[in-house]
Amino acid sequence: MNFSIAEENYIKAIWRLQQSDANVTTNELAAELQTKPASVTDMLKRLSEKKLLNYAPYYGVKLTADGKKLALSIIRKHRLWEYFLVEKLQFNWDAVHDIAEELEHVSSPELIERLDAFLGYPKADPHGDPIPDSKGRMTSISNLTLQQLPEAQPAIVTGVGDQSSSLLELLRQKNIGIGTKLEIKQRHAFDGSVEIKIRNQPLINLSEQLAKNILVKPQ
Amino acid sequence: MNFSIAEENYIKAIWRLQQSDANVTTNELAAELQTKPASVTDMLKRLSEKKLLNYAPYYGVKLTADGKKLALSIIRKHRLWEYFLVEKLQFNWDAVHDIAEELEHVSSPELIERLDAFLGYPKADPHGDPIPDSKGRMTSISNLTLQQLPEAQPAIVTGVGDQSSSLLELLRQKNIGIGTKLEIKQRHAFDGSVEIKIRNQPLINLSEQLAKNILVKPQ
DNA sequence: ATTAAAATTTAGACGAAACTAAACTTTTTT
DNA sequence: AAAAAAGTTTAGTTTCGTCTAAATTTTAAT
Repeated sequence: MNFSIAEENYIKAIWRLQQSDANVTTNELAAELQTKPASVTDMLKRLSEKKLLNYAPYYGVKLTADGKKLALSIIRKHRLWEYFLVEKLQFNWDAVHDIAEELEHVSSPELIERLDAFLGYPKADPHGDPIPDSKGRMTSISNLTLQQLPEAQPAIVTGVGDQSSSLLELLRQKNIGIGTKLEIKQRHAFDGSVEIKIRNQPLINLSEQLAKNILVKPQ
Repeated sequence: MNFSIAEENYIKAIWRLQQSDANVTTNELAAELQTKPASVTDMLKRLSEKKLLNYAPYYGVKLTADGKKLALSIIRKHRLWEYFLVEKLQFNWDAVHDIAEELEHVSSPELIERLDAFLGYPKADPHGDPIPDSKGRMTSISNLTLQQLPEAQPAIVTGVGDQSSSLLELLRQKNIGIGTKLEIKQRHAFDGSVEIKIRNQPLINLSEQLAKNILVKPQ
């Protein structure tokens, strides 16, 4: 079975929303895909015909096993291409998302298997998100945020909360990336901001909003 | 200006046909693109609106300067991706055309510049076709075929007549590729076939049809 | 338990890119 | 130069993915 770019984008968006929200609604999807609710309804009917999801009018939508499989194969392609763009073509991590959005729709399965081998079977993309294997299996990712980390507990950055370029650019400027070791020196009750220490660097202050969007693994 | 995949494919096909045929006709295009003449007429009107070509009803079509520029940028992308697929991902040269057909429509100009640098600014794709530079400049390729090569004149293979997988597979099987050194030992008047010698290998016979589709440069 | 508000779907339309069948031009043949 | 053949365009549909406006259903509020 072969799917259009629009169809693949819907499946991917539904998968993403399904992670936090068991039942995905028409309006959520319209917002996520920058389109109108009426368009979403149309497409949901088509995808339901194709057995990629179960659609209950007025009550939202859920991916079938086939739908999940497709979603994971697209996510695999997206994240492998992101890894390629950063590791081989030297792109900054905040510049690769849009390009990978296009590359992920190239359909050859052999291309992806060879790309995976060429890259050395990476486990995670440049933002720390895990890369599903060819069977769709994926190791789940740390869900402790920097904000939740206890004071004086050394930790390593494993991911980010979202892929917005405003967030990624800010982190790059502050010299924080995947693998950065840090610890919280002080927490300010007033605004929830934290003072963190990175090896060899002066203390820096991160807002609560930012700390919530940095995923860490205690060491 | 941004163009659809269908539009880009038309421009590319017109460019290709324009190489041999000054004026490209509706029927030729329909055959090349595996579509119907009526569909071609529709698209030619649209592309003419967009100033990519000059369209004279009933008399055929010619690319404008803008159209040529676009064609060369697509060809550049196609050939760089083919080079990547063969050199980095170890694909056989007869397996890369279809994948590159998809990759060539990914739009980021920065991606292509970085890919070019990553690959070491290659001059030709795996079939020996020259890769246009970012300005659209392209060194023209040898147009002497093996069939035209004098007997006992050593030469090096620089390209192939077309990209059909039947041709490429045959050449691969006979151990002939870009860069192969060979010379003609004997020419058979009866069927136009030639006996060629490749270093350290026994004589092999190539049909006239095949010899016409191998491009060579005398040494 | 009505009513008001929010969310969702239906109906009807549109542009892109394709198609078939019919009409029209150009070219070739006689 | 007229007729036949070949090539091309026009007219009218189709499918995909989108839209707006109107109708409907669900949820929240009084």
